[in-house]
Amino acid sequence: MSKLPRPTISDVAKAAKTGKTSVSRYLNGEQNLLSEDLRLRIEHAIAALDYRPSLMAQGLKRGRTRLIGLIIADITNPYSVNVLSGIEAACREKGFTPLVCNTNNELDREQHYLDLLRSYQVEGIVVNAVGMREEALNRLQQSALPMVLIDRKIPDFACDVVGLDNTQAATTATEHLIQQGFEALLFLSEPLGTVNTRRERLSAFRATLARYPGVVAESAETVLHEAAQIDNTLRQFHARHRGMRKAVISANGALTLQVARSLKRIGLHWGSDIGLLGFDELEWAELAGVGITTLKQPTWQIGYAAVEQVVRRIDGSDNTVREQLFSGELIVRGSTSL
Amino acid sequence: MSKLPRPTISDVAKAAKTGKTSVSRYLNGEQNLLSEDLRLRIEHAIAALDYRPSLMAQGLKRGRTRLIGLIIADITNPYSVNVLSGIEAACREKGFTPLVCNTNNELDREQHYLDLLRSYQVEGIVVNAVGMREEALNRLQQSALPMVLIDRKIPDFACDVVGLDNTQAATTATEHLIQQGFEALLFLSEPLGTVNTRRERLSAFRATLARYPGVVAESAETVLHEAAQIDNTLRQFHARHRGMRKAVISANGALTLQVARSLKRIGLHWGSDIGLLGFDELEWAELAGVGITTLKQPTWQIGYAAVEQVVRRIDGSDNTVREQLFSGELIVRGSTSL
DNA sequence: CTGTTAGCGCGTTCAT
DNA sequence: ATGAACGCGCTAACAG
Repeated sequence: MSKLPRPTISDVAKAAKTGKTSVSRYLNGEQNLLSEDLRLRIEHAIAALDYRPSLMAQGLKRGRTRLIGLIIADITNPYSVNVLSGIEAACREKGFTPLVCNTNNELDREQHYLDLLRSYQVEGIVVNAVGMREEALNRLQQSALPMVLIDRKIPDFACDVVGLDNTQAATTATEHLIQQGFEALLFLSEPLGTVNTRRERLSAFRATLARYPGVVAESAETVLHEAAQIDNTLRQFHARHRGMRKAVISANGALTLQVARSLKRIGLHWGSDIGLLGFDELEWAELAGVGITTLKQPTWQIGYAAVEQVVRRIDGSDNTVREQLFSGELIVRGSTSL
Repeated sequence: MSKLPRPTISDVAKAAKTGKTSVSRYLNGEQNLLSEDLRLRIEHAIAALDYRPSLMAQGLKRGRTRLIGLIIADITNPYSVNVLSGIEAACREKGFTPLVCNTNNELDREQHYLDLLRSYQVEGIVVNAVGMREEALNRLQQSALPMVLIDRKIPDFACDVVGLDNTQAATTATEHLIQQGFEALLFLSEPLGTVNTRRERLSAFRATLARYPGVVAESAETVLHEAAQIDNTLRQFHARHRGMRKAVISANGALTLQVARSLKRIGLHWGSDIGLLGFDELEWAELAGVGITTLKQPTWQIGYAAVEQVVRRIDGSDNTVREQLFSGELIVRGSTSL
């Protein structure tokens, strides 16, 4: 039960009565250059010793590792894990292996993981910025590695991005509410800062409503975990428009959860007292009261496309900065039909 | 914009006009053995070159990597990501780095990742078996690495486990329902197979009810995504006990979601028509109708304890097989108060 | 206090 | 068709 050292390529060579070169050749697909006899001996030796080449040594030798680093700010976010599926699928197809790092939105951990990934010679990184704090995202420019961002851009920094077509999505959402006959709309978001996704969604919301002068357009920012702030915002919005049909658009899934909790606290029912529409699909959307209308992102495709792009860069087959946008899909439920 | 090679320790040594040994010493905390002058030169050179030691080379040289592999069957499961937080916190404290691998419940991917982790010389692995298929779990015995299981055991294989005290939890849940005056209870689970957690929960359920002869005890197995099957099971259970107060216990969070959907489909309201209690806390539990009573697992602590245990093994400071069980906490909501 | 040297496991010339 | 020898970047003796 003592932990014996892993067998090395030399052990295999010895067991197969040959040199390491031949074993190395065997491993790298140059099997046709080997005699039938030798090949079998090697095959046998490998199986007998349960030998696996050390990726450490391999990576050290040749420069490439076929590793792609993943930086995720908040793995608790359902959006992120869904994107992850697409990422993994693509990695697999392209012959890469993803290294998942969850920074938990802490700056020092991001730095730590970034160093780690570089130390492991990852050939590129995919940054899932959903839920990521601005500062964390901004610091990312440093890494001179092939990098592609998911969801959000770094201001003033040309970099590949793949994410939602925010304008299309917000327009679709807003028009749906108008069609449903809502007369006052509140766009609720986390602090806009320089976060392009939030700003774009809000802009499209405003642009759309500019075409419908009869409808009241409001917007507000709130911190995610300030329950009281959300309560007040919603309560006041509701009070300000007594007698009108009003609805709230929540700018992302995490916020939608908080909004729903808030409405419950202050005793407002979505679908009857107030309309509710949230960005990002939620597995429980149909179960919450009369159901919550959502704008679903094609998360899997987004993840897949991100890897495709980073691989293009790694291969050097494309050097133009790309911005790849996917359309959202409105899923109508009870919360938007008064 | 050509990708220049990363600076090596030799580059640093050259820039600091010294040998690599001193640089190596500088990096490994033996700074007190260096002259003030030299130390500053090295420090300067490192900063100037933005040098990071190659973990590949380091790992190759000394046998240890301070890496812990994580195998997760289904990262989509909220339980898993919550456990992940505890794991990462513990890793950080102990000076390890977690390598997260999501197998998506596919056998070949598990094999792939297992090989990968071993190739990277991870010093131990933590297997989050929540949602893992039995076959996948069973194959895990092979790896002769320090390993600790989360949530579920491998039948007939002595291995560290950390998870829920299923007996305590199921007993608590069952007694709660009895106290609430329910007269017929259905324990609903995914196929029991040899999965100890499911069997233990069911056993405790039965054992508890054995002490209350007046209460009807039933149990059923169902496949997670067979909607029709769940519908039938619930409908028949409801029909079978007309006029009685009845409740369903769902054996895990993923199933609770399906049960709630099913009840909605067949038009039964939890809290009024039927009671509902689910293992695993859900972020949306309070929002679904009158709220769903859950049995919350201390996920963070479970993850943390798992790493503690694997580290103990790595350090060789403990060789006894441990089974560490944590108590669940009942969170009462509307679904269990008729 | 500091530098020289010998491998860690592997891929890769370069000879045979 | 096969093997010997060198070096990837680093640490750990071992000198000095």
